[in-house]
Amino acid sequence: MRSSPIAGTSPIRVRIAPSPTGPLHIGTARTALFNFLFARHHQGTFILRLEDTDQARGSLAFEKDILDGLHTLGITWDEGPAVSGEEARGPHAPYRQMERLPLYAEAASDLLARDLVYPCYCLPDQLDADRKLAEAEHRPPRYVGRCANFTPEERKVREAASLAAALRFRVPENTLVGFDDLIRGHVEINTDALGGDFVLVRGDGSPLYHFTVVVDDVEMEISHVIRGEDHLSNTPKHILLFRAMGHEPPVFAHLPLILNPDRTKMSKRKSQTAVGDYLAQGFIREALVNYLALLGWSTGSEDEILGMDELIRRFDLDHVHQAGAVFDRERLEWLNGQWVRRLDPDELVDRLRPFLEADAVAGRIDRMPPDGQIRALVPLVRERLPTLGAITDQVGFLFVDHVAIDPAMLVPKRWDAATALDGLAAAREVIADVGRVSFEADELEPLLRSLAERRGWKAGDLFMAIRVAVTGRTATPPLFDTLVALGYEQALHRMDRAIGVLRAAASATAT
RNA sequence: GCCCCCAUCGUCUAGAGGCCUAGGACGCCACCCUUUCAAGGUGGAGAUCACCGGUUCGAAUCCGGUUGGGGGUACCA
Repeated sequence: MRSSPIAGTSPIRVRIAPSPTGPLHIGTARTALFNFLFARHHQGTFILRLEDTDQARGSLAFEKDILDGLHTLGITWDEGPAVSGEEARGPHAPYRQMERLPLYAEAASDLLARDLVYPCYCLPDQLDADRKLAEAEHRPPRYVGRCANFTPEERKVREAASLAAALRFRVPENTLVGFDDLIRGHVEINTDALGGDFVLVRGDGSPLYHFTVVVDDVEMEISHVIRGEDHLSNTPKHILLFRAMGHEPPVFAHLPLILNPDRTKMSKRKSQTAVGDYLAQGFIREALVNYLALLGWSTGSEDEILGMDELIRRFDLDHVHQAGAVFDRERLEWLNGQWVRRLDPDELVDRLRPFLEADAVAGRIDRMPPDGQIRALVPLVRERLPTLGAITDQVGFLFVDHVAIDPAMLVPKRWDAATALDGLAAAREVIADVGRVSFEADELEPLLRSLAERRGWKAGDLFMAIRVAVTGRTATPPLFDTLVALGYEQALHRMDRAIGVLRAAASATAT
């Protein structure tokens, strides 16, 4: 039973609230995308809030990775934190939780004044012992409430002993908390399953996730919380807090999880999870966005190549799935190829350049081709790039000073070494002749074909020998275009070298 | 353990009681195209709709149970 996608009449405000404890995760990107699409589709507001209260694990480098990654994917926010000189955007600034501490302190003292929350002096060791005991007795772990009913005097004694007090929220007993999830339908959880009174503020005064998320969602007037299903069981805690603070909870929508191949929650251990890594390998943003949108959502039709505008136009929450989806890299690669082929040629040059530059720096190629040369290669490579990073794999041989040639590969299956030598020498002369006038694919092909015909060779065999001679490989873009891309001088030079290699190998076997 | 969620080809999915002899896509296999590799085209294999029971003239679709899987259960987010 699903409620209408948009409950109430208040303006739509959604958020992505990443925690900078790691690089931008595929799952975070997908959640961000769904929130973004939902906001854009309904002319709502999309907010980025940094949940950086875990100072031990968080870092600025991760924060930058997350922001940059979202930006690269085209997931832009209407309200968000100050970044690198730029001021925070939006009426609810700041958007970084560590800069919002006074808000949490204020909310906490209010709850404390109303006795909805109480100081807890339990030590971590005690809590651990409680948990272990519960486990041994096969009881669900739950806070025993040791500090729940101290008198003011009892508290004073502990404070005098300068015991650090965490703040715990009083969870009502045996109460059903229900909500209508836009994706799951009606969900009901008994408060007894919540593990007892939970901590809102650490002993050192720093606020915890369950607390900050609610304070901020209230203050930022979030209308819809669209997040991963891993938060479903936590939702009653949040609802209790919303009510304690005198607010109706927002509408919830819990997305299915993205899964490892073994169907567990996608994790770094078992999958590549960093968006940056996919980008670095040459998956392009259009493909990533298209793929992520289709993980757990569908148009309801059979269309699947969808750009951002199209996604915004068609996105809705009621076509979101309930079951988790395995991340399938092969399908991503296919989609990436689809989008690479759709790129404007000049745009493709721009996107290819950084990959070639990186490979030049890494020494995988000896020189960086000028833009004109990359542009000329576009028709040859665009159908052969599952990722942009594959460019050097495809045509790197054009930009190296020496290609390593395996003499065995120079001899096609139907040929022997002598034929190969003969064929390469004859082809060398044909190529040399053509080049004296002009060096065009259209001219090379018929002449080399007729050479093969005259000598009774299969054209494919001759072409393969030449291919290996000039590229060192058996799989390349079309041969004649490749020869032209190589240039007359270089093509002849490589033919001569290959002939030399073959001769040397032949005499070595002879002796 | 307890609580919650989920369940259609290997994978992503279409499917809102008769349109389903369960459709599409990725991957796989063949063939066509072809100088190799791709791309493209055509075709194929691949799902007793997890299982059992019910409701109904009729169920992949509704209900109940079972099984299986996942998530949550922190002074992490």
